[in-house]
Amino acid sequence: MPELPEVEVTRLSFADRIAGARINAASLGKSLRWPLGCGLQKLEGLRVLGVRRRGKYLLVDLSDGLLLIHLGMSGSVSFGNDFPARSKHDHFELVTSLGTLRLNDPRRFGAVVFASSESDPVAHKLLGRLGVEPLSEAFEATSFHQALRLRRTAIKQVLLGGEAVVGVGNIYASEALFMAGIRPTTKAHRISKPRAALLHHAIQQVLTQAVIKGGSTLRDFSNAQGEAGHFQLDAMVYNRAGLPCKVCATPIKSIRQGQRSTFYCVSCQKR
DNA sequence: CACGGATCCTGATGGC
DNA sequence: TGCCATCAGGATCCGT
Repeated sequence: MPELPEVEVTRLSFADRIAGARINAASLGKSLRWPLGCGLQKLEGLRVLGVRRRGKYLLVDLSDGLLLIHLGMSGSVSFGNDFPARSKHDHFELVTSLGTLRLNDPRRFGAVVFASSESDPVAHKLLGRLGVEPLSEAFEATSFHQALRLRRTAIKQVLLGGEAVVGVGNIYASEALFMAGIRPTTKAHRISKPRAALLHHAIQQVLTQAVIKGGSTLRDFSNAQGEAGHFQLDAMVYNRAGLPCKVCATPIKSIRQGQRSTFYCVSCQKR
């Protein structure tokens, strides 16, 4: 599920509510992608200072250290007071003075990792290679074009790679390429500067719109208050194979790139 | 060393 | 109803 918009929507839905909380207890369910990296008792008594986001990671700042939370393919965070009993896919729980935070993740591709600081080798391993934040000032059309010139693979793959820009996953890569009129199979280094600028703008627009719409809920995404997103209803190409293009009515085409589905319009995206 | 592919895991879905 | 194959929002690791 979670690309940048879903992670940001999650953050917005609980960051203010958890800030200042005291951690009373922490517990784990089944193993996630990586071990927590500290004892559960280490977390007890710490305060939650706030929640930031880097790429698709949530960074939960604590009075000593921080937690890096990744939602993988199927993860979602919930935070509140009146909760049902833990379900079998709740694999991490923090009971705090202001509510209980849970990570539910059926496929367990997600992770919760403790780091003593952002310069901790553990944090650096996960965050160190991430590219520029697409919704920050640092994401700039000229340098984005320069980054694309270094890559000889299909532009869709480069967007998913997270080195030229972070946070764009399978849904929003297809959507941004449609908005920019660029075919997903085009080699990244062959994209001209003006067309890179179009794509740069499209990425910002698509991600911003998706955050406003509460993210995309295809199956199981919900924010920390349990609310679903609605961007999937606005999708121009994603998951619309065979359906008419919303612009020109040509049937949307579906292909596979690197084991992932890609959707595009052969008429609106010619190169 | 840039790239493509296999891989981790569970659940939903569709064909037979 | 069951069995099997395929697919799903991610990202790392490994071989070429």
